[in-house]
Amino acid sequence: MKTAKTAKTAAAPRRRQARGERRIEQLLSAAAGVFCRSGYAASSTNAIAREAGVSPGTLYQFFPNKEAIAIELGGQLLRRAHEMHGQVFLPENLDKPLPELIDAVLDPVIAFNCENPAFWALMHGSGIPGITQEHDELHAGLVSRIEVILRRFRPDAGPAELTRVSLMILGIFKSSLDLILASEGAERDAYAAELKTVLRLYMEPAPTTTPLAPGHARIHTP
Amino acid sequence: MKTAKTAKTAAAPRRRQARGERRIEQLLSAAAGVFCRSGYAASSTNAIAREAGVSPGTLYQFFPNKEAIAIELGGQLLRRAHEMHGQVFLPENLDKPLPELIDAVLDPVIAFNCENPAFWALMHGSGIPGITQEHDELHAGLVSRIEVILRRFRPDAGPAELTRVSLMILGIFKSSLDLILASEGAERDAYAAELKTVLRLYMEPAPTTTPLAPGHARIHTP
Amino acid sequence: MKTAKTAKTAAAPRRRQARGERRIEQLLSAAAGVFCRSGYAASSTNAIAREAGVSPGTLYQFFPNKEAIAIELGGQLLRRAHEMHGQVFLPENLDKPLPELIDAVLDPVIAFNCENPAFWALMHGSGIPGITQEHDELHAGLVSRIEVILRRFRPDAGPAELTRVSLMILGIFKSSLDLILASEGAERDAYAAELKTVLRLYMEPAPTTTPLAPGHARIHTP
Amino acid sequence: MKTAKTAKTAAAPRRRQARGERRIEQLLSAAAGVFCRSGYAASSTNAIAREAGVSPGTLYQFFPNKEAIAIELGGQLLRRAHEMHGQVFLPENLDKPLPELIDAVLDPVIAFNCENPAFWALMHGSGIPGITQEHDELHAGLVSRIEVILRRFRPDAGPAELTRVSLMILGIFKSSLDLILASEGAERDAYAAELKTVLRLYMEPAPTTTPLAPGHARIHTP
DNA sequence: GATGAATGAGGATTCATTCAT
DNA sequence: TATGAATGAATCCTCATTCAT
Repeated sequence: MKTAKTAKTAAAPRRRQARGERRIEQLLSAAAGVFCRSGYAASSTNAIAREAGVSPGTLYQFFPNKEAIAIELGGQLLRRAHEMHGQVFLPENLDKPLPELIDAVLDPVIAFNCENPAFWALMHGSGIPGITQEHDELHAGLVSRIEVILRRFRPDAGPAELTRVSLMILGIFKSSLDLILASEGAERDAYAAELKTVLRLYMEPAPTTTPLAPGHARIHTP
Repeated sequence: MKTAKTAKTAAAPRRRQARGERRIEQLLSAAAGVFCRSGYAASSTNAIAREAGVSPGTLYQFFPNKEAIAIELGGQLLRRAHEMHGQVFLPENLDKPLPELIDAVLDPVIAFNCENPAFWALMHGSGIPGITQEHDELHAGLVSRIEVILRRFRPDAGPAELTRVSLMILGIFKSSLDLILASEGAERDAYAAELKTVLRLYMEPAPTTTPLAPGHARIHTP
Repeated sequence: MKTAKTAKTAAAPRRRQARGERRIEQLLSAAAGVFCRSGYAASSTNAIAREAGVSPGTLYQFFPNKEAIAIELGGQLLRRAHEMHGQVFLPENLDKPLPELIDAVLDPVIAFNCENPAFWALMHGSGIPGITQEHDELHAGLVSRIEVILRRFRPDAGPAELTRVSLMILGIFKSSLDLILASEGAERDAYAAELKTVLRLYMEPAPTTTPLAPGHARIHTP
Repeated sequence: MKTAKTAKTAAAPRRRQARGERRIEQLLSAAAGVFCRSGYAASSTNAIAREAGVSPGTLYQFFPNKEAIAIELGGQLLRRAHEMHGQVFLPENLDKPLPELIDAVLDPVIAFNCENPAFWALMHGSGIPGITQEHDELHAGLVSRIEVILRRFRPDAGPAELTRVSLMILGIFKSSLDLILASEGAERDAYAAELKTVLRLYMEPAPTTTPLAPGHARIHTP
């Protein structure tokens, strides 16, 4: 993938590669902005080049085609996402009680998405096989991680149900993310809190439902 | 739009327009399919015409441009949606206990969306001012209806919180809808049941949470 | 030309033909209006049909194509023009003194063009070989008629000069016609009078040009 | 329009834009030819590109649409025309006796139009608001300049008559221009001479009508 | 490496013309 | 015969991509 010039000489071209790397970052960052604003399909390479402040020719010096930009950008975001997931889905986190678990997982994930708003936008709408596949892998990975967590709270659930609930959780997360990304400051925090509430309620072992159980102080806000 | 001879005699111009009306439905249905698959922007009029089994010229006999197709389709769906909402958000429904209320509201709404899978796809991605505006109005209408319902279960919530929670509910609904639409048969029903569970848990008055309720037999309904 | 059903039966289809003739006139009149407003090339057959209050199919029942409409209309106007010219360029008119001659010729010609404003519009801009040819023939005919008149006032002019001056006269006539058609009432008459003045001055035998006639040595160069 | 980096350094961006500038001239020149031959409306951008020897895309690199080509071309011609008029309608010219005045004004104007045969073709038939407006302004300017000249020769004429005669003169000029442009060499000169003769006769103060000249009482009617 | 120009296939739209009813 | 629908080639224009400098 990339530009095929990965395995070249090492020492001399350093400076050149440095400039190139900068260009690539520049272009990817511009692409992220444009994709985010208009979606992948409606984003023209010329618009990306313009946003990056270079000529279209220059863009094609680093990427063979539009798809490659999305793939590289997607890959990069995906790598960071995986990395972040690796730091988040740790046994020490997953063993915590639910509220803390949720905080431990969601806070970094939300932060990541606020810093990389192009992530899901790109993952979703590209229609590029490569990306779609990687997205699906990421998705599957997330689902299975959620399943793992979930198993603790739903010991009797069958695998199908676990998957189903995990997909629901992921969906709830994504739709809440839209609201989070669309707001800022305290509002944003409030949405994050709502999301956590929903997930807590959804995941948490159902109260014994003792018909008259004399009271259940649900702490409603975080 | 059409032929301006709407208020004429009934019989004579009918036969002529019969074919046309059929074509229009055919085209709108084709457009719904194509929009649904590729999104509005990436859908070509030629593709729509092909899907409808007619030549591009025929399409333009009935619609002045691509936008008009989306507007007509959107308007039609919107009208049906409003109508459906009118029949669903009735006092007699809204006064029921939460589980029945959710059933009464969600079942028709889910059914509608299963029958018109293009609805949200179009509402979202068109970028057409007219549609976007109507979508926003619909959205606002739904939010305020949800707020009304919600007020019953959260008597102490301020207006900002009511709106926030309503938006969350709507988001949860939409993301679940994706899962519902992507599955079928029993699976589909299972997702619908999950959605109802989530909403019930989220909306229901917080149980007093006796810290000691030792067991958690949550009847995992569906 | 026409519709090829000229030599059909005579008695029975009379009524039918009558309706047909009416339709044809209706269409030609509509075409004249549309051509006049937008020029031949920019006029769509659909627009002509609409202006005539019929469907496009009906138009094609009487004319095989757009060109044929222009040809028929042009031919009709041309026929009337020729007829009018025949009544105007009579020896008894041409022998009059210049001012009366000009009146006798121009008045009907101007009147004709005011009644048929599509005439030159069509003649000019069609780009249709058939019409262009007929137009050229008409034009040539007019030129030679003007030459005939002119010879009386310019006995010494060679044939090339006669043709040249005749073309000038025709050009002056046409450009004045634009002004005449663009105005109405007294204004229109005033323009007609100006035109006559110009032509009189241009055609009339050069005043004896007494070389010293206090001031106006007109050298009729070329 | 172009690259917005007009005020940059001189050398570097020059070489790049040199080719572009040439292309633009090439395209405008091709457009002039095509417009001239077929009129604005009937000229296809593909035809212009073909005439310029480039692909349609190249045309659109420099002009956003067909109209812009006409506007740019029209503006360029208009600017040159205005410039030329400024050098022609000078007091020192306008005070000359009529024959010299006519020479001084017409010769450059005719020369300009021979070199820019697209001028009136474009001014007339574009239907583009911008151009039409500029054309009308040019037209009005010419008319008022002619009025100024005319006043000297028709001291008693009222303003309406002055305008009317000026419009006639402009019309005569334009129609003669067609003949001039359609011919070449000596023929062309001969037409120019005819035009001058007509205008001289039309503008020149009516000969004192010395009853002597046995016959040419010019009644300046209107 | 960078630039701006060049390319051409593809998409929206129009319109002369034909066809089924 | 009249109608309105159907057709498809031709237009304008865009954009991913390539090329010369």
